Amino acid sequence: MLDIRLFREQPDLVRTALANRQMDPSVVDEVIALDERRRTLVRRVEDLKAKRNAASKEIGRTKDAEERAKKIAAMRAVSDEIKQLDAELRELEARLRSVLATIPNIPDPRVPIGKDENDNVVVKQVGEPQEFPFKPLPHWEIGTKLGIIDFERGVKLSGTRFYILKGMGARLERALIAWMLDLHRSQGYTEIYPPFMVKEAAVFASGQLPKFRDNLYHDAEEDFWWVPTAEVPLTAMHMDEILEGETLPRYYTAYTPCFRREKMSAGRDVRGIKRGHQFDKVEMYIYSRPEESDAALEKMLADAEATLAGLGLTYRVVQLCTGDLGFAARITYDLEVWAPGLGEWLEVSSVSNVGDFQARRANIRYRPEGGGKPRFLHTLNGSGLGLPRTMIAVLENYQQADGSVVIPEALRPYLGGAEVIKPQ
RNA sequence: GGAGGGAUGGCCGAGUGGACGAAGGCAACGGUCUUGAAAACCGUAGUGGGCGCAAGCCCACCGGGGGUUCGAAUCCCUCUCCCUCCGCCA
Repeated sequence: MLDIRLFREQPDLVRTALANRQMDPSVVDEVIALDERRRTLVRRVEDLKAKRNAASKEIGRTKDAEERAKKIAAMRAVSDEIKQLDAELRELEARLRSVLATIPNIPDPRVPIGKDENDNVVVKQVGEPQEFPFKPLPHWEIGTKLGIIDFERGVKLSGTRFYILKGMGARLERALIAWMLDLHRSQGYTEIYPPFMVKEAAVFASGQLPKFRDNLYHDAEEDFWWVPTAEVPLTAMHMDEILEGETLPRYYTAYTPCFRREKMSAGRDVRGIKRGHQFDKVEMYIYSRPEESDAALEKMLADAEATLAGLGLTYRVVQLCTGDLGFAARITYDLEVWAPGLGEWLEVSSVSNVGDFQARRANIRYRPEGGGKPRFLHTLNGSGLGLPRTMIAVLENYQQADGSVVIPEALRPYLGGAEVIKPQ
């Protein structure tokens, strides 16, 4: 949610931001008009209320019955008008809120301007795509041959985009999760185990609603929404709170499954485990003072990179351009890992500073050290990492000519010391 | 799922239609006293919004939303959450 004052004081800033995001800037005028009408109404209704409050106090003091009746009669009309204006105001504010809720964050000035993902900028690359003495297989072939991924039974259970991990496949998934959580813990993050279903207000707070309603699963009878990312509970857990300044920055990490309908990607990436309706992810999240959020972004990016480096994988850092930036983000770096079997770079992490955008929606503030007015804080989120694509990278990069897969050293302690996955 | 009881400021807690933004206590902050501290005493204190250069004035907020009334913390409806008992259950 953007500060309404931006629309009053710097409307062109918002218009430019929307244009850079390839969106129609005309909503800005709608917001300004609604805001002006709102303020006019507020003034009128508050004047009337002040009048009514004064008169009511007087009525309370008036002893004479006839005098009293007269005053009450006079106030009845005022009260009716207030009622009517209040209703009008309520409706107006609801409309203003709902329009505001659909407007994305303003990109950081450092974000390159561009149309779509083709204009993203590769910031750096670590490692080189590995040369194989044989033709590297895609992970679905490796996984099926090893007997650790069972697509047919996943589909039998739940339909397309589902699969079963079995034996060393399931254990590898669990090892990756545990290793990542331990890594982030050592980087200073506090581990959180949140609910996987949350209220609508929680999904709104992080900005997934109302815009991405079609991509979310929710219970038909009750107010339960399946989390599409741990970012949702990690944002909403501090909803409506004022945090003490000295407790910032706060670093959190959480593992959750993520549930997405993928309506917008219908027909894309249906092969393998690249894009499922349910996938695991380990997330990092930071609550920071505004002046420290730039530094927090650097730290989070480095922490995410450490996972890929720790697994010995080749990756690159890509800065998203304005046209490809997520709804809530101000600035985002994607981490892409090389998958030799697929022959492509896979997005495994997205690290963003959203500024005070989510904090405004979720009403999360902090009280500066030494007192003073509560201020909105900044939040940052980053995957560290998405599990299926990390799994793809591990399987495809560590595959051997004989069909086995060598287990990255970092994960071996989590797998009883096993060094290689052989057909089972 | 059934029956009952609750939700008031940072915390505890009073308040069942009229000077209540809310008694009292604790905690906090400032001050007086003191060599210093404690105690005691005095004082200040919430959030959001509107108007204003500002001082300040006004409006709203007693779990959320709606209603009754000239006037609601107080009455009515509704939702959420918490507690107790019963039932069911991994």
